[in-house]
Amino acid sequence: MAGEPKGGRVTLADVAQSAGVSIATASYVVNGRDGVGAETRAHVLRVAEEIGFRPNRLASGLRTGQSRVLGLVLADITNPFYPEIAGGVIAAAAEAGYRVFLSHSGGTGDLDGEEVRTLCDHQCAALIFTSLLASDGPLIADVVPADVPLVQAVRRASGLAADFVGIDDRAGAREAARHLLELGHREIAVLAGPPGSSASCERALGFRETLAAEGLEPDADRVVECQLTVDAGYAGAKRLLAAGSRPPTAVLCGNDLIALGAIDALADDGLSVPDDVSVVGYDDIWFSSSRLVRLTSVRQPRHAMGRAAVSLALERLADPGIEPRDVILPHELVVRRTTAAPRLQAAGAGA
Amino acid sequence: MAGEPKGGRVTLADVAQSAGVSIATASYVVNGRDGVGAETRAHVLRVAEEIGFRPNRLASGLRTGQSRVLGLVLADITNPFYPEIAGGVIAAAAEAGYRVFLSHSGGTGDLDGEEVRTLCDHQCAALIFTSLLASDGPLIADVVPADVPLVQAVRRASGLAADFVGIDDRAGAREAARHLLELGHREIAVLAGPPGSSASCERALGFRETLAAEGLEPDADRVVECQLTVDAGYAGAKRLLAAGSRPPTAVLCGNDLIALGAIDALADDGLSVPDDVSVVGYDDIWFSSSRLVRLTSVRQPRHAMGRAAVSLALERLADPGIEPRDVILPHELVVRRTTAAPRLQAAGAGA
DNA sequence: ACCCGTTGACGAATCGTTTAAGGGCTCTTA
DNA sequence: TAAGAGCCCTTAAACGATTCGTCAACGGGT
Repeated sequence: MAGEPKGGRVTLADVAQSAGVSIATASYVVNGRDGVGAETRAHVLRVAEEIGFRPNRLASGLRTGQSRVLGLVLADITNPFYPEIAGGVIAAAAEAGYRVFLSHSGGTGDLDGEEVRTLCDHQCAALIFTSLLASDGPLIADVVPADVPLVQAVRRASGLAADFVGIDDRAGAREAARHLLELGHREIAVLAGPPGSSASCERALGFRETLAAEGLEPDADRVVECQLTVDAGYAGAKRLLAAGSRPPTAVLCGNDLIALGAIDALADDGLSVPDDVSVVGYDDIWFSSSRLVRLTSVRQPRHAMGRAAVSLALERLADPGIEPRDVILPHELVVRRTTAAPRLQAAGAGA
Repeated sequence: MAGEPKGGRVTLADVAQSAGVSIATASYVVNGRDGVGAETRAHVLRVAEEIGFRPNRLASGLRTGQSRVLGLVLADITNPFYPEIAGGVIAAAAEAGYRVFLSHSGGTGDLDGEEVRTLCDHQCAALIFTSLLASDGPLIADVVPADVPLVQAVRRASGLAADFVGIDDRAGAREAARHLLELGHREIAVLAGPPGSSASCERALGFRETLAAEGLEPDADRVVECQLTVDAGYAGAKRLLAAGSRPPTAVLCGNDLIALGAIDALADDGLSVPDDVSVVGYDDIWFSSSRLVRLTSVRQPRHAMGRAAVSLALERLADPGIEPRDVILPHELVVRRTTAAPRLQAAGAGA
C-alpha cells in the first residue's frame, strides 16, 4: 500500500509529496513548529507515519550545525566505575533526544588527540570527559573546536576552564582517614593513584592532611603510587610490605581496584583483612558491596554524575555565555567488613 | 597567521581557496583518491594541515549515505561482561575509522524499538546487538532499514537471519557440568538465566543434557530460572534452598553474577563454598578471577568477540550479498576454588 | 468597497561534501 | 601537423533537512 517511491529510505520530500504539501511545511510539522494549520498538521503527521518517515540526522545536523550527539570519553572501560557513569550519560542523553559516542582512551587514561579529533569530526554537540589527566588540558584546547562545550567528570585537567561534575574527593578521603584513626590505627599506609589524576591527588592530599593533623605524616616508604588497577594495587601492596620493617595496620587506597589488589597481596603474605590490616577503598564499585568483599569505601553517585554531566553540557549549549560551573555531588563513606580496630599488640607497640 | 576565514570551522572550500584549487580537487586529495598530480596533492595537504581543516562527517555521510558510525546495543552496562565487548568493538571500529554509538536497553534486555529507531536516524552503517531476546527478532526487522547490516553477539534472536558471533554455549555448559560430575557430584542444581535469552537456553540445555546422560535429570525444584544479576542469583539460590529437602552439593549458574549472588545466599545459610556446595559460573568476568572469589567459570573471549562483531559488520557492508555467517570463538572452562569434591556423607547418602 | 493585519503555505538558498561529466593541456604517433 | 590518448583539474549537481522571505487568501474595521 504505502511503499517508498525510491529504492532508498523515506525522506521529507516523500512525505511532502504524498501529503500534497511543500517540503517546508512537512518540515515544520515534523519538528512541531507552529505556523501550520491544525488540519494540515494532522494530515502530514498521518502520512509521515504511514509511509514510515524517519528524519535523517545527518542532514538536519549538517543544516543546523547541531548534531544531537554527545561524545563521551572514558579512561578505562573495564573499571566498573565508568560504565555506570556511562549509563547515566546515555540515559540522560536519550531523554533529551541525544545519542552518545563512546570512546575510551586506553588504560592509562591519557588522551589520544587524534581520537578526540575524529570524534569532533562527527560534529558532536558537546564532549564529556571522565578521567582527564593534568597534562590533557592544553591538548584538549588545541583539539576540540572552541564552540564545543566540554564537561569534565570525576577528574579535572589543569588550565582548562570547563564545567565539572564530581564529588569532593578530598573530603571523602579525610573521612576515610578519620575512620581509621577513630578505630585506633596509627600505622597507616597509602596506596595512592597516579599523580596525573586530579582526583587521585585530592584523595592522597585528603588522606595525608588528616593523618598529619594527628602527627602521623607517613614516611616515604609508607606511601606508594600506582595505577588504578587491581594488578597495580597488588604490586603496590607488595612493595609496601617489602619496604617497611613492619607492615602497616591499615591501608588507604586510591580506588577500589587498588584495594582489591591490595587485599589479594596481603592474603598472599598471610595477612588477613581486617584482622591484621584494615583496607579502605574509594568509589564503591558494585563489586565492593558483595558479601565476598564487603569493602569499606567512599561511594560516589555514579549514575547521577553521568546525568549531571549531560545537564551541564546541554545547559551550556543553550547558553554558552555562562561561567564554568562545578557540580559537587554528595559522597558517602560506606563502612563494611574490611576495616576494624587494630590488634592490641600492634596498637600498643608504639609506646 | 593561518586563521579561519569565517567565524565557523574550516571547510573544504577554505582549503580549496587557500590552495588555489577547486573544491573537487581538494576533496580528491584529502580522500587520497588518485587523479591528482603529486605536486598539487602535496600542496593541498600542506595547506589543509596549516589552516586546520577537518572533514565534516555529517556532510560526507549525507552525501555518500555511509556514516562511518556503528551502533552498539548493550543489555546491561553494569554487567562487566558487556563493557569488555564494547571495548573490543570500539577498538576495532577505531582502527577501521569508525566511531560507535552506545545504547543500552535497560536491565531486562528487551529492546526498545524507538531507541533503535533513533539510532538508525543517525544513519549508522551497521548495528551490533549483544543480548537480543528471542522475541526481538520480528521487532528488529520492522525497526531497522533493510540495508543496514545487523550483527548479533552473544545471543541470537529467533527468526533473524543475521551474522552472529559468540561461543558454543552448550558445549561450555556441558564441560562445566561434566567437571562437577567428575568431582563426584550427584545432587546438582541449576540456576539458569531467563528463557528469552538464547545463550541462557543453550547453557541450561548443556547443563541438563549432560546430567541426563548420567541419569541425573534434576527435578523441577532443583532448576530455578532467574535474571542475570547478583540479586536475582541471591534470590534464586534462596528459593533453591527453601524448596529442596536437602541442599544440592553443587550449583550450575547461568552466569557469573548469578553465581556471585548464589555464593552470598549459601553463606547466609551457613553453607560454605566449596566445602558444602560447589558453584560454577559462566562468562568469567574479571572479578571472578580475584583471589576473593576464585570462581570456576567458563571463559568467553570478550574483547575478541567485540572485534569479530566489527569484522562481520564491515565485511557485510563491503559485500551485502554473502550468506549470514556464524563466528564461534573458543571458550575455556577455568577451574578455580569454588568447586571441589562433595563431602563424603553427602556423596555416600544416595546408596 | 478598500485597506490592512493575520494566518497558513510555499520557493529557494543553504549547510559541507562527493562524484559524474567534461574540458583544456601535453605528448605520442601516423 | 592533425588526431587520439592520457593526465589534471574544474564545473555543477546532488544528498536531505532547515529556515528566511514572500505571498495569497481571508476577515474585519472604516
